Amino acid sequence: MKIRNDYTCPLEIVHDIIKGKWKTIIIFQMRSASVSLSDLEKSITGISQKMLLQQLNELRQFGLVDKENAPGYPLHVDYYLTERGQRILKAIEIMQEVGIDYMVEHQLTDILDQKGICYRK
Amino acid sequence: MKIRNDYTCPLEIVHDIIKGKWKTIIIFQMRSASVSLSDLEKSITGISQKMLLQQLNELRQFGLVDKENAPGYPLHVDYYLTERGQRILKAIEIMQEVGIDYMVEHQLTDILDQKGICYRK
DNA sequence: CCGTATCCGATCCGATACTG
DNA sequence: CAGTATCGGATCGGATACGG
Repeated sequence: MKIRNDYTCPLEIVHDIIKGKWKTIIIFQMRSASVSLSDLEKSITGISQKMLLQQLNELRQFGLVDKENAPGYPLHVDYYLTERGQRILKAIEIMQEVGIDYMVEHQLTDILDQKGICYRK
Repeated sequence: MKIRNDYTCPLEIVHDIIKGKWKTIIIFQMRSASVSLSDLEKSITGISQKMLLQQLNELRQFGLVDKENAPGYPLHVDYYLTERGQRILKAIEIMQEVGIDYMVEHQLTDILDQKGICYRK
């Protein structure tokens, strides 16, 4: 992804930052600890390795995510949220609540039960 | 847009809710009052009427926005955020701060000055 | 002022195969 | 385990024209 420099408002950047099918989910999965690529791949249902890598790289370009190569073999890379990434995470957590709200309203709570996500009403 | 019912996690819904080039901006522009279509069109640089309508309708499907036809002539329709829309707005405001942060870091503050958006550092 | 329809290029993303 | 490359269908969004 080519980084632009002709943005006309801050939310235009935000769109570039979080656009794509998987970005919010990826960020959310990094909420509590740094993770390896394969950990992420396992925890996100339906994502392909290609998309995972691609979107992680875009998140890195915007400074939300960083990575660090652990020494030794087999190869191991830790991905983690930067301070900026953690700020976006706050927003994502709020939006997730709205998503849950929507699922409750539309009787889609099976998945919530299944994943052990709590909700009320 | 066809509403799905096979979501596998709340953030998948969130993605459907806010995806598209203009959704976050539209929601943000409705933050303080209900607005007419033409007001929105004027306040959002670069948007076409088609996209504005389309994305407003999607927001309505997800229950973030509602509209009300004002009586009288010429026709006038008020669009406004629902309670759910206002919750998403909270998230968008946080993300906007991150966008501003990014602009400051990349010396893109001209637009901020121009729009009278305040920032520090 | 409000809303819908069509055409068409640009972009996204899934599948798949391959390298270190 | 980590990462790159390509191909093709689906979707997105801009331009434009038209109707209530």
